[in-house]
Amino acid sequence: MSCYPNIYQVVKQIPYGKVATYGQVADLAGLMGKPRVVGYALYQVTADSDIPWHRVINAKGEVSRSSLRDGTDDLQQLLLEAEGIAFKKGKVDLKQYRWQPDFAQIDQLIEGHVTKSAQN
DNA sequence: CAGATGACAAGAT
DNA sequence: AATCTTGCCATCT
Repeated sequence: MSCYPNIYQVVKQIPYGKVATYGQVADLAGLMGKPRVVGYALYQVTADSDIPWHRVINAKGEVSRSSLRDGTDDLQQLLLEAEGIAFKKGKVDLKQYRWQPDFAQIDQLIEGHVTKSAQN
């Protein structure tokens, strides 16, 4: 059934008016370097969920337009614009809108499962 | 079981 | 800057 609780937990942490990339979500969910899994995980939620799936975009700052989504890609952009996120030529300024989680948020997400090799 | 697909990302051209 | 190529890995056929 392909449940990815970690991914959903991470996406739920994205605040209103902010966005995160698939790679970023994958990284926080413990799926380092596996952003495609995030895409599959989000493909299952789409609607009737408490998950702000629309706040997850690709690294190019653009909503992934795909023919498989029944137009939910357009809905995604509309939802983001409704949250005050401006689309510049169909792209979002990640420097301005990218979610920067606090250490407390990260700690809440990992809950002591990561290697915690705090290099910084 | 093997090959193809994909809501991605980073590097090369 | 835009497009192509490769890597990644769960799901589909």
